[in-house]
Amino acid sequence: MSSFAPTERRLAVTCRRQPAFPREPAVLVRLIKHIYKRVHDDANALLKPWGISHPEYNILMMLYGTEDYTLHPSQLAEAAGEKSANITRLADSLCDKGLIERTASDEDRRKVSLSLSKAGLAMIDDFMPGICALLERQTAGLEPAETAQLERLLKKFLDQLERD
Amino acid sequence: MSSFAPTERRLAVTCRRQPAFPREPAVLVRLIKHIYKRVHDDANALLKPWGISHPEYNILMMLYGTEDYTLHPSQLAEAAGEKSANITRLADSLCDKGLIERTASDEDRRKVSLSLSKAGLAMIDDFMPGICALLERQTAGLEPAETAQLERLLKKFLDQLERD
DNA sequence: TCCATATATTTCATATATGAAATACATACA
DNA sequence: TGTATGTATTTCATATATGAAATATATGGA
Repeated sequence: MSSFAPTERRLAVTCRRQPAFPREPAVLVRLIKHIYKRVHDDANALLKPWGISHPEYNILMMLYGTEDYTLHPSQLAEAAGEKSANITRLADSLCDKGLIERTASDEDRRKVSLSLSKAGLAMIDDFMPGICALLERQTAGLEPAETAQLERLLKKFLDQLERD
Repeated sequence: MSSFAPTERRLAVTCRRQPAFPREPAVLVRLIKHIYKRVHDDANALLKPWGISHPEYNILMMLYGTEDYTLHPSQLAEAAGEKSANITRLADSLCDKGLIERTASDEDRRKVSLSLSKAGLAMIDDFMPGICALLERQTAGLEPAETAQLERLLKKFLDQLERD
Protein backbone atom coordinates (compact mmCIF):
# COMPACT_ATOMS: atom_id res chain seq x y z
CA MET A 1 0.00 0.00 0.00
CA SER A 2 1.28 3.38 -0.98
CA SER A 3 2.32 5.95 1.58
CA PHE A 4 0.03 8.30 -0.28
CA ALA A 5 -3.08 6.47 0.92
CA PRO A 6 -3.45 8.58 4.09
CA THR A 7 -3.30 11.69 1.95
CA GLU A 8 -6.15 10.31 -0.15
CA ARG A 9 -8.20 9.70 2.96
CA ARG A 10 -7.58 13.22 4.19
CA LEU A 11 -8.61 14.60 0.81
CA ALA A 12 -11.83 12.56 0.95
CA VAL A 13 -12.66 14.05 4.36
CA THR A 14 -11.84 17.53 3.11
CA CYS A 15 -14.08 17.11 0.07
CA ARG A 16 -16.92 15.94 2.29
CA ARG A 17 -16.51 19.04 4.44
CA GLN A 18 -15.92 21.48 1.60
CA PRO A 19 -17.97 20.35 -1.40
CA ALA A 20 -16.38 23.00 -3.60
CA PHE A 21 -12.86 21.72 -2.88
CA PRO A 22 -11.41 20.41 -6.16
CA ARG A 23 -10.03 17.00 -5.33
CA GLU A 24 -8.05 16.34 -8.49
CA PRO A 25 -6.02 19.54 -8.50
CA ALA A 26 -5.32 19.10 -4.81
CA VAL A 27 -4.09 15.54 -5.33
CA LEU A 28 -1.73 16.71 -8.04
CA VAL A 29 -0.33 19.50 -5.90
CA ARG A 30 0.23 17.20 -2.94
CA LEU A 31 1.88 14.57 -5.14
CA ILE A 32 4.18 17.18 -6.64
CA LYS A 33 5.17 18.37 -3.21
CA HIS A 34 5.92 14.88 -1.92
CA ILE A 35 7.91 13.99 -5.01
CA TYR A 36 9.88 17.22 -4.95
CA LYS A 37 10.83 16.84 -1.30
CA ARG A 38 11.97 13.30 -1.88
CA VAL A 39 14.01 14.13 -4.95
CA HIS A 40 15.57 17.07 -3.12
CA ASP A 41 16.50 14.96 -0.09
CA ASP A 42 17.92 12.15 -2.25
CA ALA A 43 20.08 14.57 -4.18
CA ASN A 44 21.33 16.28 -1.03
CA ALA A 45 22.29 12.94 0.46
CA LEU A 46 24.11 11.85 -2.68
CA LEU A 47 26.01 15.14 -3.01
CA LYS A 48 27.04 15.42 0.61
CA PRO A 49 30.46 13.79 0.06
CA TRP A 50 31.26 16.53 -2.46
CA GLY A 51 30.32 19.25 0.01
CA ILE A 52 27.63 20.81 -2.16
CA SER A 53 23.86 21.08 -1.81
CA HIS A 54 21.17 20.24 -4.33
CA PRO A 55 20.64 23.92 -5.24
CA GLU A 56 24.39 24.32 -5.73
CA TYR A 57 24.41 21.22 -7.92
CA ASN A 58 21.63 22.77 -9.98
CA ILE A 59 23.65 25.92 -10.55
CA LEU A 60 26.64 23.88 -11.71
CA MET A 61 24.44 21.84 -14.07
CA MET A 62 22.82 24.93 -15.58
CA LEU A 63 26.28 26.24 -16.44
CA TYR A 64 27.33 22.81 -17.68
CA GLY A 65 24.35 22.77 -20.02
CA THR A 66 25.38 26.06 -21.62
CA GLU A 67 27.65 26.05 -24.67
CA ASP A 68 30.29 28.33 -23.12
CA TYR A 69 29.65 27.21 -19.54
CA THR A 70 28.61 30.75 -18.67
CA LEU A 71 25.43 32.48 -17.58
CA HIS A 72 24.45 35.77 -15.97
CA PRO A 73 22.92 35.64 -12.48
CA SER A 74 19.51 36.61 -13.82
CA GLN A 75 19.59 33.81 -16.41
CA LEU A 76 20.68 31.43 -13.69
CA ALA A 77 17.81 32.53 -11.48
CA GLU A 78 15.36 31.79 -14.25
CA ALA A 79 17.05 28.52 -15.18
CA ALA A 80 17.34 27.14 -11.68
CA GLY A 81 14.06 28.52 -10.39
CA GLU A 82 15.77 30.49 -7.64
CA LYS A 83 15.29 34.08 -6.54
CA SER A 84 18.11 36.40 -7.56
CA ALA A 85 19.10 37.12 -3.98
CA ASN A 86 19.59 33.42 -3.55
CA ILE A 87 21.70 33.17 -6.69
CA THR A 88 24.10 35.69 -5.20
CA ARG A 89 24.49 33.59 -2.08
CA LEU A 90 24.85 30.31 -3.97
CA ALA A 91 27.34 31.87 -6.38
CA ASP A 92 29.34 33.23 -3.42
CA SER A 93 29.50 29.77 -1.95
CA LEU A 94 30.49 28.13 -5.24
CA CYS A 95 33.13 30.80 -5.84
CA ASP A 96 34.57 30.20 -2.38
CA LYS A 97 34.83 26.52 -3.26
CA GLY A 98 36.54 27.39 -6.55
CA LEU A 99 33.85 25.68 -8.62
CA ILE A 100 32.73 28.73 -10.56
CA GLU A 101 34.26 32.06 -11.50
CA ARG A 102 32.71 35.49 -11.37
CA THR A 103 33.76 38.07 -13.93
CA ALA A 104 32.39 41.47 -14.84
CA SER A 105 30.78 41.83 -18.24
CA ASP A 106 32.16 44.66 -20.35
CA GLU A 107 29.36 44.68 -22.90
CA ASP A 108 26.95 45.68 -20.11
CA ARG A 109 28.63 46.73 -16.95
CA ARG A 110 25.60 46.02 -14.82
CA LYS A 111 26.07 42.37 -15.61
CA VAL A 112 28.20 39.68 -14.10
CA SER A 113 29.20 36.43 -15.76
CA LEU A 114 29.33 33.21 -13.83
CA SER A 115 31.26 30.39 -15.43
CA LEU A 116 32.19 26.89 -14.53
CA SER A 117 35.83 26.53 -13.52
CA LYS A 118 38.14 23.62 -14.30
CA ALA A 119 37.53 22.38 -10.77
CA GLY A 120 33.78 22.67 -11.25
CA LEU A 121 33.98 20.68 -14.46
CA ALA A 122 36.08 18.04 -12.76
CA MET A 123 33.65 17.77 -9.89
CA ILE A 124 30.78 17.24 -12.31
CA ASP A 125 32.68 14.44 -14.03
CA ASP A 126 33.29 12.96 -10.62
CA PHE A 127 29.74 12.89 -9.26
CA MET A 128 28.09 12.22 -12.63
CA PRO A 129 28.04 8.41 -12.38
CA GLY A 130 26.26 8.62 -9.04
CA ILE A 131 23.82 11.21 -10.35
CA CYS A 132 23.03 9.12 -13.43
CA ALA A 133 22.43 6.07 -11.27
CA LEU A 134 20.18 8.04 -8.94
CA LEU A 135 18.11 9.45 -11.80
CA GLU A 136 17.73 6.00 -13.36
CA ARG A 137 16.72 4.50 -10.05
CA GLN A 138 14.20 7.22 -9.30
CA THR A 139 12.33 6.60 -12.54
CA ALA A 140 12.83 2.84 -12.71
CA GLY A 141 9.14 2.30 -11.89
CA LEU A 142 7.98 3.97 -15.08
CA GLU A 143 7.87 2.43 -18.54
CA PRO A 144 9.49 4.54 -21.28
CA ALA A 145 6.07 5.34 -22.71
CA GLU A 146 4.86 6.41 -19.29
CA THR A 147 7.87 8.62 -18.80
CA ALA A 148 7.17 10.33 -22.11
CA GLN A 149 3.52 10.73 -21.23
CA LEU A 150 4.41 12.13 -17.80
CA GLU A 151 6.79 14.61 -19.39
CA ARG A 152 4.10 15.77 -21.77
CA LEU A 153 1.53 16.23 -19.01
CA LEU A 154 3.90 18.00 -16.64
CA LYS A 155 4.84 20.43 -19.37
CA LYS A 156 1.21 21.17 -20.00
CA PHE A 157 0.74 21.69 -16.27
CA LEU A 158 3.70 24.05 -16.07
CA ASP A 159 2.54 25.98 -19.12
CA GLN A 160 -0.76 26.66 -17.43
CA LEU A 161 0.94 27.72 -14.18
CA GLU A 162 3.01 30.23 -16.08
CA ARG A 163 -0.03 31.66 -17.86
CA ASP A 164 -0.36 33.91 -14.77
CA MET B 1 6.83 29.08 -26.56
CA SER B 2 7.19 27.48 -23.18
CA SER B 3 9.59 28.86 -20.59
CA PHE B 4 10.84 25.30 -20.32
CA ALA B 5 12.50 25.45 -23.75
CA PRO B 6 15.83 26.77 -22.42
CA THR B 7 15.90 23.91 -19.96
CA GLU B 8 15.48 21.49 -22.85
CA ARG B 9 18.36 23.09 -24.69
CA ARG B 10 20.55 22.81 -21.62
CA LEU B 11 19.64 19.17 -21.24
CA ALA B 12 20.54 18.54 -24.87
CA VAL B 13 23.97 20.08 -24.33
CA THR B 14 24.43 18.07 -21.15
CA CYS B 15 23.52 14.83 -22.91
CA ARG B 16 25.99 15.58 -25.68
CA ARG B 17 28.71 16.12 -23.09
CA GLN B 18 27.75 13.23 -20.84
CA PRO B 19 26.41 10.43 -23.02
CA ALA B 20 25.39 8.42 -19.93
CA PHE B 21 23.21 11.24 -18.61
CA PRO B 22 19.59 10.03 -18.65
CA ARG B 23 17.64 12.78 -20.31
CA GLU B 24 14.12 11.64 -19.51
CA PRO B 25 14.55 11.28 -15.76
CA ALA B 26 16.35 14.62 -15.65
CA VAL B 27 13.53 16.35 -17.53
CA LEU B 28 11.00 14.96 -15.08
CA VAL B 29 12.98 16.09 -12.07
CA ARG B 30 13.44 19.60 -13.46
CA LEU B 31 9.77 19.86 -14.36
CA ILE B 32 8.77 18.75 -10.87
CA LYS B 33 11.03 21.35 -9.35
CA HIS B 34 9.71 24.18 -11.51
CA ILE B 35 6.11 23.20 -10.85
CA TYR B 36 6.65 22.86 -7.12
CA LYS B 37 8.29 26.25 -6.81
CA ARG B 38 5.51 27.88 -8.76
CA VAL B 39 2.74 26.22 -6.77
CA HIS B 40 4.53 27.14 -3.54
CA ASP B 41 4.91 30.79 -4.53
CA ASP B 42 1.31 31.04 -5.74
CA ALA B 43 0.01 29.64 -2.47
CA ASN B 44 2.21 31.92 -0.38
CA ALA B 45 0.97 34.95 -2.30
CA LEU B 46 -2.66 33.95 -1.92
CA LEU B 47 -2.33 33.26 1.81
CA LYS B 48 -0.40 36.39 2.68
CA PRO B 49 -3.53 38.37 3.69
CA TRP B 50 -4.26 35.71 6.31
CA GLY B 51 -0.79 35.94 7.73
CA ILE B 52 0.11 32.31 7.16
CA SER B 53 2.64 30.57 4.91
CA HIS B 54 2.10 27.68 2.53
CA PRO B 55 3.64 25.17 4.98
CA GLU B 56 1.39 26.50 7.74
CA TYR B 57 -1.60 26.17 5.41
CA ASN B 58 -0.59 22.57 4.77
CA ILE B 59 -0.57 21.83 8.49
CA LEU B 60 -4.04 23.30 8.88
CA MET B 61 -5.34 21.28 5.92
CA MET B 62 -3.86 18.03 7.22
CA LEU B 63 -5.75 18.55 10.48
CA TYR B 64 -8.86 19.59 8.58
CA GLY B 65 -8.72 16.34 6.62
CA THR B 66 -8.72 14.26 9.79
CA GLU B 67 -12.03 13.11 11.29
CA ASP B 68 -11.39 14.63 14.71
CA TYR B 69 -9.24 17.49 13.43
CA THR B 70 -6.32 16.12 15.44
CA LEU B 71 -2.92 14.61 14.65
CA HIS B 72 0.31 13.95 16.50
CA PRO B 73 3.41 15.85 15.37
CA SER B 74 4.95 12.74 13.89
CA GLN B 75 1.83 12.03 11.84
CA LEU B 76 1.81 15.62 10.75
CA ALA B 77 5.44 15.41 9.70
CA GLU B 78 4.65 12.39 7.55
CA ALA B 79 1.47 13.92 6.17
CA ALA B 80 2.91 17.29 5.31
CA GLY B 81 6.30 16.04 4.20
CA GLU B 82 8.11 18.14 6.78
CA LYS B 83 10.88 17.21 9.18
CA SER B 84 9.76 16.87 12.78
CA ALA B 85 11.90 19.77 13.96
CA ASN B 86 10.05 21.92 11.48
CA ILE B 87 6.67 20.69 12.69
CA THR B 88 7.52 21.95 16.16
CA ARG B 89 8.32 25.39 14.78
CA LEU B 90 5.23 25.53 12.55
CA ALA B 91 3.02 24.29 15.37
CA ASP B 92 4.48 26.94 17.69
CA SER B 93 3.65 29.60 15.17
CA LEU B 94 0.11 28.31 14.59
CA CYS B 95 -0.47 28.05 18.35
CA ASP B 96 0.67 31.63 18.82
CA LYS B 97 -1.86 32.66 16.20
CA GLY B 98 -4.56 30.65 18.00
CA LEU B 99 -5.24 28.47 14.94
CA ILE B 100 -4.37 25.14 16.54
CA GLU B 101 -4.21 23.79 20.08
CA ARG B 102 -1.55 21.66 21.67
CA THR B 103 -2.56 19.17 24.31
CA ALA B 104 -0.68 16.36 26.02
CA SER B 105 -1.80 12.84 25.23
CA ASP B 106 -2.58 10.76 28.31
CA GLU B 107 -2.64 7.44 26.51
CA ASP B 108 1.06 7.88 25.68
CA ARG B 109 2.71 10.68 27.56
CA ARG B 110 5.48 11.08 25.02
CA LYS B 111 2.89 12.25 22.54
CA VAL B 112 1.33 15.60 21.91
CA SER B 113 -1.96 16.20 20.11
CA LEU B 114 -2.34 19.09 17.74
CA SER B 115 -5.90 20.03 16.86
CA LEU B 116 -7.56 22.68 14.82
CA SER B 117 -9.17 25.42 16.91
CA LYS B 118 -12.44 27.22 16.23
CA ALA B 119 -10.37 30.10 14.86
CA GLY B 120 -8.41 27.73 12.63
CA LEU B 121 -11.62 26.24 11.27
CA ALA B 122 -13.02 29.70 10.65
CA MET B 123 -9.87 30.77 8.82
CA ILE B 124 -10.08 27.73 6.56
CA ASP B 125 -13.68 28.57 5.70
CA ASP B 126 -12.54 32.08 4.96
CA PHE B 127 -9.66 31.36 2.58
CA MET B 128 -11.25 28.28 1.01
CA PRO B 129 -12.96 30.05 -1.91
CA GLY B 130 -9.65 31.59 -2.92
CA ILE B 131 -7.84 28.28 -2.56
CA CYS B 132 -10.43 26.45 -4.64
CA ALA B 133 -10.20 29.06 -7.35
CA LEU B 134 -6.40 28.87 -7.33
CA LEU B 135 -6.39 25.07 -7.61
CA GLU B 136 -8.92 25.16 -10.46
CA ARG B 137 -6.93 27.80 -12.28
CA GLN B 138 -3.64 25.95 -11.86
CA THR B 139 -5.00 22.84 -13.54
CA ALA B 140 -7.26 24.56 -16.04
CA GLY B 141 -4.89 23.57 -18.85
CA LEU B 142 -5.49 19.87 -18.36
CA GLU B 143 -8.45 17.84 -19.57
CA PRO B 144 -10.11 15.69 -16.88
CA ALA B 145 -8.69 12.57 -18.51
CA GLU B 146 -5.23 14.10 -18.51
CA THR B 147 -5.53 15.02 -14.87
CA ALA B 148 -6.44 11.46 -14.01
CA GLN B 149 -3.58 10.14 -16.09
CA LEU B 150 -1.16 12.58 -14.47
CA GLU B 151 -2.32 11.52 -11.03
CA ARG B 152 -1.75 7.88 -11.89
CA LEU B 153 1.74 8.49 -13.25
CA LEU B 154 2.81 10.73 -10.37
CA LYS B 155 1.69 8.10 -7.90
CA LYS B 156 3.73 5.50 -9.70
CA PHE B 157 6.70 7.86 -9.65
CA LEU B 158 6.30 8.50 -5.92
CA ASP B 159 5.93 4.79 -5.20
CA GLN B 160 9.26 4.15 -6.86
CA LEU B 161 10.93 7.01 -4.98
CA GLU B 162 9.76 5.52 -1.70
CA ARG B 163 11.05 2.07 -2.59
CA ASP B 164 14.34 3.27 -1.04
C1' DT C 1 23.41 67.04 -21.93
C1' DC C 2 20.08 66.01 -18.37
C1' DC C 3 16.57 63.49 -16.54
C1' DA C 4 13.25 59.85 -15.91
C1' DT C 5 12.67 55.22 -16.01
C1' DA C 6 14.13 50.50 -16.48
C1' DT C 7 17.35 46.61 -15.66
C1' DA C 8 21.01 43.76 -13.12
C1' DT C 9 22.94 42.60 -9.04
C1' DT C 10 23.90 42.82 -4.23
C1' DT C 11 23.07 43.83 0.70
C1' DC C 12 20.77 43.16 4.78
C1' DA C 13 17.33 41.99 8.05
C1' DT C 14 14.35 38.50 8.67
C1' DA C 15 11.99 34.16 7.85
C1' DT C 16 12.29 29.34 7.12
C1' DA C 17 14.35 24.66 7.41
C1' DT C 18 17.67 21.25 8.90
C1' DG C 19 20.68 17.74 11.56
C1' DA C 20 22.19 16.32 15.71
C1' DA C 21 21.84 16.29 20.54
C1' DA C 22 18.86 16.47 24.49
C1' DT C 23 14.74 15.15 27.03
C1' DA C 24 11.08 12.33 28.35
C1' DC C 25 8.52 8.42 28.23
C1' DA C 26 7.38 3.46 26.63
C1' DT C 27 8.32 -1.32 26.04
C1' DA C 28 10.51 -5.67 26.50
C1' DC C 29 12.63 -8.76 29.06
C1' DA C 30 16.49 -10.55 32.31
C1' DT D 1 12.58 -4.48 39.77
C1' DG D 2 16.12 -2.82 36.93
C1' DT D 3 18.09 -1.98 32.68
C1' DA D 4 18.54 -1.77 27.78
C1' DT D 5 16.57 -0.27 23.74
C1' DG D 6 13.27 2.18 21.02
C1' DT D 7 10.00 6.06 20.04
C1' DA D 8 8.11 11.00 20.27
C1' DT D 9 9.12 15.54 20.63
C1' DT D 10 11.81 19.56 21.39
C1' DT D 11 16.00 22.45 21.58
C1' DC D 12 19.65 24.66 19.56
C1' DA D 13 23.18 25.93 16.40
C1' DT D 14 23.54 26.41 11.80
C1' DA D 15 22.20 26.45 6.98
C1' DT D 16 19.17 28.10 3.54
C1' DA D 17 15.85 31.33 1.37
C1' DT D 18 13.22 35.56 0.93
C1' DG D 19 11.49 40.56 0.25
C1' DA D 20 12.64 45.04 0.16
C1' DA D 21 15.96 48.53 -0.12
C1' DA D 22 20.36 49.98 -1.96
C1' DT D 23 23.74 50.42 -5.69
C1' DA D 24 25.26 50.79 -10.22
C1' DT D 25 24.56 51.02 -14.98
C1' DA D 26 21.71 51.41 -19.25
C1' DT D 27 18.37 53.45 -22.32
C1' DG D 28 15.38 56.68 -24.43
C1' DG D 29 13.71 60.88 -24.99
C1' DA D 30 13.23 66.34 -23.77
